[in-house]
Amino acid sequence: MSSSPLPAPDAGTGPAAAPRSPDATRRSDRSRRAILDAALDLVGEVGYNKLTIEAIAARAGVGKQTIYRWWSSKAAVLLDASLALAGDAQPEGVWAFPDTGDLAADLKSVMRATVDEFADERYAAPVRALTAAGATDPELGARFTERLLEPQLALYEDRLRSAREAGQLPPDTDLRLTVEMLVGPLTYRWLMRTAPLTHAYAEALVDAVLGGAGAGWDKS
Amino acid sequence: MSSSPLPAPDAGTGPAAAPRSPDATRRSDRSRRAILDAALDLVGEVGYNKLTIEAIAARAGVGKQTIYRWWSSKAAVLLDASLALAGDAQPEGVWAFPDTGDLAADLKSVMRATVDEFADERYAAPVRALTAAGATDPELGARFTERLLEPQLALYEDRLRSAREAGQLPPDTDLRLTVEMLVGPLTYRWLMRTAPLTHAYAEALVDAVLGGAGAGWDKS
Amino acid sequence: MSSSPLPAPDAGTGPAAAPRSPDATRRSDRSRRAILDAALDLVGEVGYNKLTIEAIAARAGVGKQTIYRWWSSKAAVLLDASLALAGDAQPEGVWAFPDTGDLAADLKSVMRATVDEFADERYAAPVRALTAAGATDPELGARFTERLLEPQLALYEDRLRSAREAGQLPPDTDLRLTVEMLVGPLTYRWLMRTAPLTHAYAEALVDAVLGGAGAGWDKS
Amino acid sequence: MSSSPLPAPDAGTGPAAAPRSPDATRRSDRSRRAILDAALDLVGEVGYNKLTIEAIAARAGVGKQTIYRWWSSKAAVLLDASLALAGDAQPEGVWAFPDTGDLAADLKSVMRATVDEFADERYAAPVRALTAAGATDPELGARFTERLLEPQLALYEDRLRSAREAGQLPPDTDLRLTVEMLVGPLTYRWLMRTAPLTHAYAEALVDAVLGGAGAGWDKS
DNA sequence: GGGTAATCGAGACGGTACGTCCAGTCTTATA
DNA sequence: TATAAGACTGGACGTACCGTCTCGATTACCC
Repeated sequence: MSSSPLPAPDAGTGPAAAPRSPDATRRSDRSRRAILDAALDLVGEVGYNKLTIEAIAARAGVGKQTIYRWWSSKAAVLLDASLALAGDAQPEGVWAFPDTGDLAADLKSVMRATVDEFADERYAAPVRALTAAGATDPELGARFTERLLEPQLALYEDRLRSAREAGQLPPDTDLRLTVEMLVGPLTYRWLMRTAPLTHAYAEALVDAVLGGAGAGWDKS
Repeated sequence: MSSSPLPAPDAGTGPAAAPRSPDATRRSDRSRRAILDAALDLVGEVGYNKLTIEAIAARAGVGKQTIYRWWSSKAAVLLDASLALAGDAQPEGVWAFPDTGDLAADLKSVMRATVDEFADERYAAPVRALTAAGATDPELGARFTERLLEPQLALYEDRLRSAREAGQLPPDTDLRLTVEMLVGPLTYRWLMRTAPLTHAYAEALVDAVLGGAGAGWDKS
Repeated sequence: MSSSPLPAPDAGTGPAAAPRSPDATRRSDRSRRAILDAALDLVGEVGYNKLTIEAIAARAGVGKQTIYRWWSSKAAVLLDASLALAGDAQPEGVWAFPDTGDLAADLKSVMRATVDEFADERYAAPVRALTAAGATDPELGARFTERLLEPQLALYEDRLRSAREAGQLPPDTDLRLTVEMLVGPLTYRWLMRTAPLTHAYAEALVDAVLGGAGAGWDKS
Repeated sequence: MSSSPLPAPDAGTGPAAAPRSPDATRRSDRSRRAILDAALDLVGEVGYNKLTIEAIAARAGVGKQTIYRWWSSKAAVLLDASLALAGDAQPEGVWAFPDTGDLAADLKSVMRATVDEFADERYAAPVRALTAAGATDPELGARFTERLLEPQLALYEDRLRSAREAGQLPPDTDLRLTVEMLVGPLTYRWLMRTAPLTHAYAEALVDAVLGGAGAGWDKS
């Protein structure tokens, strides 16, 4: 866990505007990883609301200052931890969206995987926490969106674009809108817990988006 | 503001399972309203994260215990405050979904109004806060969903059902799925702030859902 | 326990100067006794510092207001409770100091009894508490001294006066001073716990005081 | 004020048996002195009963936790404050009891000074408060007795011993008893306020005690 | 014997302080 | 100079009681 060595320290999430930014070259990678791991463990154990910087420091065997030096809030720590987690899962950089030529199948495959991820609290807890925190804290939200969300949306968009170019979608298709029609309802159910999140749901959603709710009905 | 007199006290949000529940018949309506109003004011002024029970009590001119007696957390207060706010806006019970016979127009009208509500921070701040808090606290989330969200979704569903019965939608249309395809992307943009939330977006979304992204395209 | 029926309500201890004094003739003797008993029980169980009006009310099965109506503080309640306790022990009014003609023997007898009382926490706890509270609260202290202490000192003084008149003490003996030389050291040990309080100590004290007081007399 | 640098932290007064004791070597002497001074000032201003930890912290410009870290109660703070006060008055260690050869004169001189101290509320208020608190809280009482009271009693005892060795007191004189006959009545009047505390009273008391104790001796 | 005025049990109320937890800053000593 | 450790100021937490204030339900006196 906790992969790519020593990214730039927390650039922008915090309001702090550090009085004098620390020297990143002397940063202890050992501590950094320990902090990230501790944060992930703890958010799973006690939940985001009861997650404290002190507990992270204690669990990581690290001074509090070492956390404050490099991150501006527990949310920022958790964001980096989630990025590290995602990075570990896909070490060769960015994740590859399948492209078998069958758009519906590819989307279903990816969305089924997403459903599974959401069901795994180990992965879902920090993301849910970040989503919630980001909703309330615009600064964090922007960073979360930019670093975690957008890269994934872009993959969807790329796949849809390739489908549009292949003539599998109308040329005037609003790609962004379509992505959100896929991702929005899924995320909605996950966050709001209005109903269980299943593979069947994901597949029905893909079918509905690609087919259209009233598609061809009015026409006839 | 703060309408319907003395609903049952916080039934279920709190984990406390009160040692000895207070006597609701002797509850001070004056204090209850003051607390709800103060909570709404403050969440608008300082945001949810910096909202404190102490500040609410001070602003309302109330002892802290009077808040803890009737609510289990600041989130629970805010939920009741939002319900009161919604109740005041629509005193004659539940809001009426327009039904002009033109489904697309009706949906667009409602969703444009929703976009406007989301843009009004006075209304949006507490809802955003509750959504976030509910994502992290399942108990609160359930209550939030049940009391605020579901009633609204039901209205959408009713309207779609009436459309389906009128033959404007295919008879096998999954109403729930369709509702989520409308509400999900809108909520997603609002929460994640991935892109600005406009009337045009709402209308495009309605068209896409009713028409289908690739509707008729593949077919031909 | 809790004897003489319905004495005047708290005359003087409190700063309250009641807005409108209650009608003592309608006072519930049942409640009064229950309160006094509860206070004594509780002070024995939890100590004076953790004794609360609410606990007394709950234990006595009485509304808080019923206590506040008749007493001005927990100390005032405890003072009445102690008076009732003392009154019960000596129902026929004031206690009789022995007068066998042998001053030393009489004093030793009384002081041995006092040592025993001090050793009985049932009796000692409230008195110790009142002594302590009175030291800090002059108003209460005055009342405590006047109602509990002085009557006892007067008995000592009377006995010494009778001895002086019988020629067993020098005619210029300062009675008050002598009383305090007897009672002071005993109380000192009891309060300060500098050393154990024994019968032997009490007797040695009497001998030392009388040896001093009669010294010049014997000589001539 | 607030002299000797960094004595051991509150060893024994509290029931807490600290979960993990703080590192006394890193203690802030600045804060410690500020707390002690604030406590003394406040006890003089509002009295012991209305003295609060919060007020001490506020007056001292200190976090509450800093008080709770080093003391177990307001009484413990006040005890240290009194010790510091006493230590400041007599920096060269322990106070010297006069020994002019004239025992009665020496005792009178000291007891007159004690009467004056008791009359000075600046000094008397905390001592009175501690005496009262100690009467109710045995643990505190023991500490109070050991640290403040006994050292003074020992001085009396030493002076009396020297007098006994000089043949000014009978060789079988009970020194401890004699000390208590001097100190007990004085303290009794001071605590109980049964009568005014004057120089004349102190002198009469010394005469009475010495007249008694030395009576049979002088004769021969 | 019904009217009425007070006390009574109960407990909600506006407050104050409690003792605890953590945030974020600062200091000290290692390495 | 970055670190582990942890004391510091400060602020909010949730709880316990304070003393006051309604509420019916007795209860005792007066008409």
